[in-house]
Amino acid sequence: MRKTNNIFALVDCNNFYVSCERVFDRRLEGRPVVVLSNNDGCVVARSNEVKALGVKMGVPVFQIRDLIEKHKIEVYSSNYTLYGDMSRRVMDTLAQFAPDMEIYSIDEAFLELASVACDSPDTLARRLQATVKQWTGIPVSVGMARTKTLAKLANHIAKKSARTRGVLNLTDSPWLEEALTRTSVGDLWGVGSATARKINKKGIETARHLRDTDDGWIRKSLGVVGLRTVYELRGICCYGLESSPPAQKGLAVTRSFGKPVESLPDMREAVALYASRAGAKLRRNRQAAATMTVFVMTNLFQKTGPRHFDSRTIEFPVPTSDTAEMIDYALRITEEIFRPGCRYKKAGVLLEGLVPEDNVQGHLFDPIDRPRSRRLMKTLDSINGRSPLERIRYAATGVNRSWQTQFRHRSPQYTTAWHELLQVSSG
DNA sequence: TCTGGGGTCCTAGGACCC
DNA sequence: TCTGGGGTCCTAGGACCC
Repeated sequence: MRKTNNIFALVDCNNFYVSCERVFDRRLEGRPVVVLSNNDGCVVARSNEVKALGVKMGVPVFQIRDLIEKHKIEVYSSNYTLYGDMSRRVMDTLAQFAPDMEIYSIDEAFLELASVACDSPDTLARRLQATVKQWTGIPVSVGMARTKTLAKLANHIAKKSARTRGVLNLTDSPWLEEALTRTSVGDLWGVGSATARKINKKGIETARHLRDTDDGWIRKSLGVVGLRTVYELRGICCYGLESSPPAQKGLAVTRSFGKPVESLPDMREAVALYASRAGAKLRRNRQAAATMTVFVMTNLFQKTGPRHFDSRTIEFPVPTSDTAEMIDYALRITEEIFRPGCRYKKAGVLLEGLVPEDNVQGHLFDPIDRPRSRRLMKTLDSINGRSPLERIRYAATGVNRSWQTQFRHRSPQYTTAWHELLQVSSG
């Protein structure tokens, strides 16, 4: 940990999911738009017009029904196939500007600019912003600083302050002090609501005040994580660029049901489907899992009726990525934990102890013919591709799927399905 | 009356992120 | 009536051992 000459740029897509929808429907420009979470449950993306109406991130849709009606807010279900594809296009564009890049999330990337030959980081950022807009249609903001935490902070201000036109460089900047003064601790990267409360209780409100607080109290009350954040505010780099992310450790497929599941056959279908999706993800990562957990739960918000949560974890005889084997174990667990008379709201399959696929230790009494299973899975995956529409699937995953998660306002898969391509007509 | 101490490993749960 | 999903890391505390 030391002061360095890094220049971190955080590039963040503005209201990403909303912007994706706008690219393909110009009618949405300037209008209030929200995108909902799975099952059309919560608001997960808001256009500026909606933010101005005071709609908070994560609110349940049913709480803002009146507002939607009154302001004619356009409502979209989430379309992850579309957003994932748009994300890839944005990232590909960014990669042309800086060789050292970390894709931090679906809509954010850190770039290292100190090693990039250019007139100034600011000019580069402007050019990058314009190029991404031109090539993908997505508006982005750029924050630059000596550490990732400060770059995040810069980006936050760039987004909110019209004067910046979406680019703010706080590298050795006279504005840094003011930026820190204007930022509340709760808006810092790494400071969530619990930590913010703790800090506020001590009488500290601003990022600047937090930066100037003594290490002893920080370490004792906020742990090493808090201390790192404070160092980063001082310009001491604790988080480097992770251009090649370490292998994933766990993986999950969990979903809320479109309507409550009350029968064991329905629950078996759902869990089998989640297990098969988990298997496909696992193989895409070229990994195998040592353990599997299955859980079922009723609605936690529900006051009446029986409440039930249960889960079981099993260890596979040999780490596996075989869908049939995973479904088999998943169903056994389901039989064990399912309780008749409960209205289940959600279930999930979690895989842990992930190891590289070709690194699996064999087992003398392994009941499964591994080479054969590998070939079968490979064939299955090549037929199904990455499409969420599974052409070939296990019968156990159901046909009607009456319990399936709802998406009542989904936009077309403009970029990934031939039959849903945007049509352009003249005249 | 007075009941060690310190190390390691593992796990569950909390906090955070988007 | 209606409240998402998928990750990471850290820490406290228990089990176990000598």
